[in-house]
Amino acid sequence: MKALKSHYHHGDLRATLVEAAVRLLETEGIDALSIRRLAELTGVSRAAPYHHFQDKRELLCAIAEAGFVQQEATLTALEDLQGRERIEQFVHTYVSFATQHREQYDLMYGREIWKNSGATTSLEVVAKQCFKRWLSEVTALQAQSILNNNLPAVRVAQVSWAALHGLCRLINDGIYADDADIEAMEASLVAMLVS
Amino acid sequence: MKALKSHYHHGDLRATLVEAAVRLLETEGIDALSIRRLAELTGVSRAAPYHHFQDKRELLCAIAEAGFVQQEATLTALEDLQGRERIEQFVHTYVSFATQHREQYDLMYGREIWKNSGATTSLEVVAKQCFKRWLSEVTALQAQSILNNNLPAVRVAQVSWAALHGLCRLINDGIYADDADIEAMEASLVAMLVS
DNA sequence: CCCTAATCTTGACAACGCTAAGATAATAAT
DNA sequence: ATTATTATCTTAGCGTTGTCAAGATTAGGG
Repeated sequence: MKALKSHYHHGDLRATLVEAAVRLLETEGIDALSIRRLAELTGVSRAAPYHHFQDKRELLCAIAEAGFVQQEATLTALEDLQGRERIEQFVHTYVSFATQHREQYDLMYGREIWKNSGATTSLEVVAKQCFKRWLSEVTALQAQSILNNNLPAVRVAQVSWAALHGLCRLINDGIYADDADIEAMEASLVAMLVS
Repeated sequence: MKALKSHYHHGDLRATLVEAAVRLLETEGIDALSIRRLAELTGVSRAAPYHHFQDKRELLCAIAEAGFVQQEATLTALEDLQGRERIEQFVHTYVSFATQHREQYDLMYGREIWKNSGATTSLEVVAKQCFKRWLSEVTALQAQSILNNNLPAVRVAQVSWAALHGLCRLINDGIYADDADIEAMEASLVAMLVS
C-alpha cells in the first residue's frame, strides 16, 4: 500500500525537474532559478536533484538541450520552402524563437554553459548537429546563388549565424530595445546577407 | 598624526575598487568577482563598497563603463584610415578588444547589466554614444559605396554591429572555439558586409 | 524473504548580497 | 580652538544560495 505523502521515488524526477525548470526560467528569469526553489516546486528535498544532476550546470545543460530540440523542431517545419523565401522564414523563425524563449535562448548559447568546456557531452552533440544543419542550409543557398559563393561554406555559415545570433542577443539583452524594429531588422539582415 | 593601519577614509576607494574589479574580472572571471573578495583585496571591510555603489550591479556598470571608454580609445586610433582598410581594421580592432577583455566585454554588452533597464544612466550615455559613433562610421562608408546604401543607415548599422557582436560572443563563449579561425572569420565578415 | 542499488531526507558548511547601528575621521561653522 | 556636520568605514547579522555527508526509505532481482 502506497503512502500518500511519501516523497521517495518520485517517478521520473529528472524529467519533472527539467520541465519545472523551463517553466520557472521563462516566467521568472534565470535569477529565480535555484535548485532549492526547484526542489520546493516539485515537492522534494533540497538535495534530491543532486541525485539526477551532478551540478547546477548539468541541470542548465539539460534545459539548454531541451531548447535545442524545440528550436530544431520549429526550423524543420520550413522544409518545403525554397530560395529567398526560405531564408526569410528561417531568419524570422529563428528570431521569434529567441525572443519568445529569451531566457532559454540565452542559456543555450550563453557563457554559463559553454565556458571552461563545461557543456555536457550530450548537449555538445545536439548543438554541433544544430550548426551542421545550418551549414547544409548555407551550402544549398550558395548553390542557388542566394548567398555569397565566393567564400567557403563554413565561413559563410559562421558569419551569417553570427549575424543572426548577434541580432537576437542585442534584442534579448534590451540593447535594441524597440520591438517595432525587429521586423525591419530581420528584413535588413536578409537583404545584407543575400546582396 | 596619522595612524598607519587606519582603514578609514581610504583615499579614493571607488576608483580603487573599480580597478581591482577589472583586474580580478580578467584574471579569475566573473564568478570570482564578489563584493566581499573585492573588499578583502583592497583591504577594507565587506560593507565599505556599499557606500560607493548602491548595488553590485552599479559596480558592474562602472566596470562596463570603464570598458567602453577603453574600447572607444582603441577605435579612435583608426581615424586616419579610409575606405576598405578602415572597415577591416575596425573589425579587427573590435574583435581583438573583445577577445583580449573577454569578461569585461561580456559585461559591457551582457544581460547582467541591461536587463530590467538596470544600467546606470551614466553607462547608458556612454553606450549610446558608442552606437552613435558606429552609425556615423556606417554613413561615411555608405557614402563611399563600401557598405550597402540601399538601406537606411540605421538598419545597416544595427545589422552590421549585430554581426560583429555576434561573432565576438560566439568566440568568447567558446562556441567558435578554434582561435586560428578568427582571422578568417574577420575577413569573411568584412567580405560579406561590403559585397 | 532478503539483499543490493537506487532514491530521497535531514543537517550542515561556506560563500554570497545586502542592511542596520554604531565608530571614526575630515571638513566646515562658530 | 572647539563644535557640529557630513562622509566614510566597521562590526554583526539576516536570508539565500550551491553543495556535501550520513542516514532513512523503497524498488526490484536473487
